[in-house]
Amino acid sequence: MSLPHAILTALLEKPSSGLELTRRFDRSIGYFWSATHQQIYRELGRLEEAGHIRALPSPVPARGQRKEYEVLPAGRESLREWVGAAEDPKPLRSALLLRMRAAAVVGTAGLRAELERHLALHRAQFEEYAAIEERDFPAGRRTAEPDRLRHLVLRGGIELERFWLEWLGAALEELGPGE
Amino acid sequence: MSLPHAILTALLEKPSSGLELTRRFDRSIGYFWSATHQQIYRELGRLEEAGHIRALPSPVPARGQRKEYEVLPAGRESLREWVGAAEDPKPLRSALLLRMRAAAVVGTAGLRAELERHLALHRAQFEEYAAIEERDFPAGRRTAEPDRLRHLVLRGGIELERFWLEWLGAALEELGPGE
DNA sequence: CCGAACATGTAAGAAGTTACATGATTCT
DNA sequence: AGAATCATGTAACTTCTTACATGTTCGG
Repeated sequence: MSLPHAILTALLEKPSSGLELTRRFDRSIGYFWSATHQQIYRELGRLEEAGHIRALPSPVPARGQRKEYEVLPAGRESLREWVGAAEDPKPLRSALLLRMRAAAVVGTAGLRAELERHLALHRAQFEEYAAIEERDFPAGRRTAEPDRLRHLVLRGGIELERFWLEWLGAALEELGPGE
Repeated sequence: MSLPHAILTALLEKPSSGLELTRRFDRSIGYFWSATHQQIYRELGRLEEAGHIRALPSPVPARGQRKEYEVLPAGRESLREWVGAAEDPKPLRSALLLRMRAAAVVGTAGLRAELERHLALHRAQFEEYAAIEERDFPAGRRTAEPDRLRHLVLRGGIELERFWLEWLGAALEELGPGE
């Protein structure tokens, strides 16, 4: 039940059309809750139906016509409740850890290259985050609470990538010099 | 496409019935790929259909009757291919990070208690992992490759929990002494 | 023989993914 | 007018979740 709240958050940060939301889910919000445009349009329909958002009045509400949405009070309230609600963390699901365990049983053929590929992907993501941090949260500047919270979220992303870099490094070392 | 491979791995480690698998997915394998008994029975059916596993001959193959499965060569081969296949990491999805970002917009009411609850859950998981490590991989003992790989997987789980403990600690500090 | 635990399943629906369809606008 | 891009949507399918259904075995 996170997607509607992700959309509400994005729309509160800035009213947008479905396509704009899709683009923002390819960066920013999408860094910790991804969604495709199909999911987003479907969910926009549901949120409007539920009275949590509304389409801004537009001259021609037709297909192919841009439709911009804004959050209604009921939507903001729903989001506020969700922030403090009790919701257990989902159990971890990592295909890579699983594959490592499978490798313990059927052998490590091909695994080394795959780990190196993942290492490169995580390195790129890490650097992207680091660049955002440098741009938006430069060291030594005092920031207001909303910004401090957003920085905290970004730090989470950064440290998770650091975790993967370290784990992949250890795994490659464990596998030895290779094929 | 990870669940069938998770099941193949578990069955190679030890042939089991559906219920036994379910129990093992509540610990062990389930620490990084969770599944319910409904998913497991359905997938066992598909794997059998595909000729990747087979039910051990039993006198009475009826409903309510225990059915034990073992992996066939085709299943082992499929697992071996998967270990080295190219499969991108799934983008991160964390409802907690998302909620933190929502809190930056609608306020942090109730968030502190929720973060403390998560902290306790992650602390418990961390300690469970640490106990397993101490039991199965005591320091200073030389182990064979399969065990070293399994240890690597466990280290991944441990370090991920450590990440959450640290991030939650930082978040609570950021939120200040409370409500 | 009754209840608890064991064991395997069915059904319905929500969430997520992939492929495709359609209309509007803008640039050449 | 045609092509590219913007923009919204449908359809079909897979996966995951939640609730329920049914039969077996074993201890008291």
